[in-house]
Amino acid sequence: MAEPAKSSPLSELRIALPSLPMRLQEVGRFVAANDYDATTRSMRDLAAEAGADPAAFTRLAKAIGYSGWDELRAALTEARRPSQTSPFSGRARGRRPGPNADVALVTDKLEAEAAGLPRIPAQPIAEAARSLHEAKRIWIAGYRSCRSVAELLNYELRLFRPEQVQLVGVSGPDDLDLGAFRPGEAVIVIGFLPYTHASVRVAQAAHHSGATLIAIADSLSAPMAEGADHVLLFEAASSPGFFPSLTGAIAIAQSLAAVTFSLGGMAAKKRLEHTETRLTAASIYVSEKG
Amino acid sequence: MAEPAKSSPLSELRIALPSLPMRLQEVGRFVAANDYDATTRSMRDLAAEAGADPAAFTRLAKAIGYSGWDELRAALTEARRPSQTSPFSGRARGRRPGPNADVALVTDKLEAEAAGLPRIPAQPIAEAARSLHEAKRIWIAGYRSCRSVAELLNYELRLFRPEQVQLVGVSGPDDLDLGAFRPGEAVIVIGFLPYTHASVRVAQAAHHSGATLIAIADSLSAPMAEGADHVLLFEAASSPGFFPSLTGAIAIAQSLAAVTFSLGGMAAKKRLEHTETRLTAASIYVSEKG
DNA sequence: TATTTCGTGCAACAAATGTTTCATGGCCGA
DNA sequence: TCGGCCATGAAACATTTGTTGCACGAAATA
Repeated sequence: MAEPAKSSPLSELRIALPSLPMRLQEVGRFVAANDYDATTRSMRDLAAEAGADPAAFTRLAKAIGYSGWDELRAALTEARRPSQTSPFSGRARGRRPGPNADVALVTDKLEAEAAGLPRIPAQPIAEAARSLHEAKRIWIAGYRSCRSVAELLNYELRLFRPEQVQLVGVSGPDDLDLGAFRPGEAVIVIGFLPYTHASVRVAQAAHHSGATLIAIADSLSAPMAEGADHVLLFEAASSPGFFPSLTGAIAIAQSLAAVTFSLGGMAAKKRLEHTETRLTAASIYVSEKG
Repeated sequence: MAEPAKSSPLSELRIALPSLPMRLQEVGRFVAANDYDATTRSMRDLAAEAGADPAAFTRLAKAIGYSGWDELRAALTEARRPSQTSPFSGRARGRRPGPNADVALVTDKLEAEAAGLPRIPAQPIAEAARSLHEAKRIWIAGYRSCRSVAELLNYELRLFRPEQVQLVGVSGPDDLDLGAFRPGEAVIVIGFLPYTHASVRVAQAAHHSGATLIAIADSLSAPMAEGADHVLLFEAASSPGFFPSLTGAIAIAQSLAAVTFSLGGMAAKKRLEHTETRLTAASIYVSEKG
């Protein structure tokens, strides 16, 4: 039986806890229960809140093998670092060719993408949807691989707001549209590394025009996220494969459309029904029966 | 002009960023890109890593409306506090009013889609990829909302097999292409309920021509799955929202492209590199900068 | 061109931080 | 009961922190 994982400073703490003096136990439990505050706030601050002496924190750190509170805090900070760049299922890298290798690749990819979806922040999407709801007009821009996301978003939004949604560059060169952005309108730009010049130009034009800029990107530091009113993040690199994953971006786009639709209330619903009956009448779809 | 959502200090930062002096922009971008370190490490530490003056951080904070760096950091710290995620885990569907309803909708949707991905059968994807690998030519068809999936697949496959991949209907009416299907070629049709007549027609033409038919659909009984050599299933209706989910279809498309690429071996890799250098030379992308 | 404004780095400053020392008080063994 | 031990809190310590005043230089203004 191996040690119960020395990896985490928190587990070291829990292990050593019972053999510590009473006051140090108290402080130790406090740290374990509030490890986020432990990494961000100051020692004296914590002491005040825990009702203990500041020195107790230093002593605690030394008692479990650190040189001082600073070092313990640093360990906790590293343990909490989000950019842990998920060491996904391990395999798949140096995988030798074999009959199941392809299946394994698919499985890994799907798992990794599934894991990435819940990490997408929901709040910004809801806020962005509100902006879309209030926008007089909605522009959508995405290039190269992101074009598919842009078109999906365009398609879904047009189902219930046909006249107010438009892809950038459909009715002529992009530059024509860039000058048409107005305050009160919303511009959605989708992109991830490597970023295309075209998408950055759209974002800048949107920002300068005073329109609301919504960026769907893989990083807060993406150039099209600069000056954006809303940034919706997804993980493009999280999944194995030769190409960044667009699953997250698609999921965001669909959520955005769904919330915007829900904000539209009865009017949006009426509009959608109208569109659907029209499509049915044109017999675009195969009749459902069977 | 209305305030663009004061929700996150990071969004305030991004909004103000473009109108800031150059050095402050640098520092601001650094903070946005390393917000975790910004909350945990000291100002001087960050300054050293960013290659900037410590004072720049204080000035940045003041420039975007805070009394100083301490206050900005405190705001960032609160924004990152993990407890934000917990209150929603208990999903209450009946909660209609309130600003959190939208967030709950997004969270539910993302969770549902994440749950759907691992249920996608991997084996058929790997087999279909082998067919693609052997195909002399690859046709892709998808209409309405599925067009986005078709275009993504087309884009990714063309990265390493440019001359052999083509969207149905790009160079004239669909019917022209339907007569061009040949044995030894592969045709991918994407569709889910309600099925468009166009996609069914492509599938039938493919089947009659003797080409390999790959259907990406939501059901085995989908009309375009009839007579298909490979059927790749995904769950379109699994997630809440007014519109069926395409996340699964996108994930399948990307996996398909990834495995096909992997089967292509060195030749595909060379081809991809060649394409990439060509794109870089045309300065399509923003240079990564340092 | 002369003048002002503004952005920027440097260095000194006061406040706050983590640590250490010291005095106190309770506990157990002689 | 006495003497040593250890846990504990308070205060003093050296460092480090965030901040601010100042000087220099570039860009804008007249």
